[in-house]
Amino acid sequence: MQRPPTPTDAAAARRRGRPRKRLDAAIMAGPRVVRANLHEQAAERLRDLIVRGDLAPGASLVEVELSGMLGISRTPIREAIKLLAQQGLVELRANRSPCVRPLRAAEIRELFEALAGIERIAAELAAQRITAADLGRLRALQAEIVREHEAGRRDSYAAANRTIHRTIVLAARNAPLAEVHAALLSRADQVRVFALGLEDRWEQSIREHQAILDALDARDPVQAGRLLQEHVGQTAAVVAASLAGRTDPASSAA
Amino acid sequence: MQRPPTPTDAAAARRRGRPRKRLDAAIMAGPRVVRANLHEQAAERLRDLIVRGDLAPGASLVEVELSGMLGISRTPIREAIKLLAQQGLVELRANRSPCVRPLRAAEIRELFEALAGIERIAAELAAQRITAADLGRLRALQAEIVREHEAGRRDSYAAANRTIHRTIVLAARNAPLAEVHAALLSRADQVRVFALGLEDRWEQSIREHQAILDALDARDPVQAGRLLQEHVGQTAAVVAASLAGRTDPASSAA
DNA sequence: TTTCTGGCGATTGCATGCAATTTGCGCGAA
DNA sequence: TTCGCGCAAATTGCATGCAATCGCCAGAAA
Repeated sequence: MQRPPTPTDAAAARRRGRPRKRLDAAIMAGPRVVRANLHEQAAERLRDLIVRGDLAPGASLVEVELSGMLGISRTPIREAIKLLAQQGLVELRANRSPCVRPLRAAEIRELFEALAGIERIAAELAAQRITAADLGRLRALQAEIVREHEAGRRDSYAAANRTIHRTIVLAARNAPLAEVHAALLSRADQVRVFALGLEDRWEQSIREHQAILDALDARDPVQAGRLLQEHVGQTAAVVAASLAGRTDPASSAA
Repeated sequence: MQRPPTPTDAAAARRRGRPRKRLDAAIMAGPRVVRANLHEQAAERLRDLIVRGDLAPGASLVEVELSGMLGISRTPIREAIKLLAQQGLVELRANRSPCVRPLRAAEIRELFEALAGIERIAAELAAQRITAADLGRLRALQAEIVREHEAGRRDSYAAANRTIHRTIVLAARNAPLAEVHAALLSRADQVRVFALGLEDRWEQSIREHQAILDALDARDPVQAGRLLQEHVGQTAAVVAASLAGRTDPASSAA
């Protein structure tokens, strides 16, 4: 009888499966993320499901369902949902199931406007602080994005694109700015999944990236900031146009 | 026998104390926040304690202690702490008590830098969208801040100052920007409590506010943005100078 | 036919129990 | 005296039980 793992099963498995008394060198050398708590793992998994569109905007998030789906109890699920709500991916409704934040036209406009502004600030700071290593990474990413564009690989293109923007923001060497950027970016990624016709802009987008890289290379804060803000603004315009075709402001999966 | 309320007492009281079946016009007209859940109330209360410095930076937040202090159980406390951690007011430590985020010099610099950048963006947008009502509110607040300065009332001055900044950001009519601003601002407020000598800058600060208001009134985005960013930068410099005198990067209450 | 009302099922919100992990401290050995 | 080891108390993290609340639907009244 195939049945989904219950929280109790999972708890027992977790307890049995961790005889780790001695943590030897091999474990120490491993990724440090394995120690992540259940609620963090749950948040990551849910964020992924939402951003990838597997959980459609407006879908209600029932605690016991997710609890069964992830094989953990309701408590860490609740904590994860609160986290995602704070990041704007989930909408809390008093005494009702929370839901994946619907895509409302006005909110999307504001979201990209805020993102563009924050990336401008980041670019201005990055232009002053960017290292040779950062620039090297950015050039490699730009080459990668060109390859993925030519191969027409939508997902890989999107991933590289995302990494370029993140790298620029991280080059600003400002942790609070990077955090707020990450929150807004995940929402923007969610929106992008439902936008069509973004591929039409790839070539133009690649040219804009190149100009931004040049400005960073030239250590020109004003130019880098201005170009990046306009670049995000262009993306926003295309996304908005794509989503404007929807009749329902809070629509479901494509 | 005086004893602190236990979660059970509080729960019983809450259940007994809500016979509200009919909600008449008077109740409907009241503040809608009374329906806030326990974890939200707890978060608000804790935020207040932290921002006001009653919970000193570095102080460890033990769940049962707070649970007893607020008269609720550990669950909503945990959720509130996760919320504040997301906002940067609390630092989570794996398998240890979370603590009030310590004040580290580098982080404070980054915090104000990010705040200045975000307020610049907000001011630029606000200059394009500000209404006559907004401007009226800002002028009233500016008058109030002058009064509080002349009276030497530190807390009232700080409150009015905070409201001015919030009003400008809200005038940008951008919800995501306002949210990230609120999170950074509460941390900045926490820092300010531990900074001395801010009063020396009051007169200069008032002049800067006036110039910013004039730029907003003139609907000049660039000027408003530039002035506000510089204004926050000045505040940051004073705060940093004040805190630089500390020997310990994570110090306790003044 | 439409609208209001009362009860029911579904679901959240909170409290609490239990196990694992960590830390602090005491004790013994060098 | 100091260092290391191990034990015990403290504390978190997760699971789960229970009650309150909400939305829905059936049924009655208009």
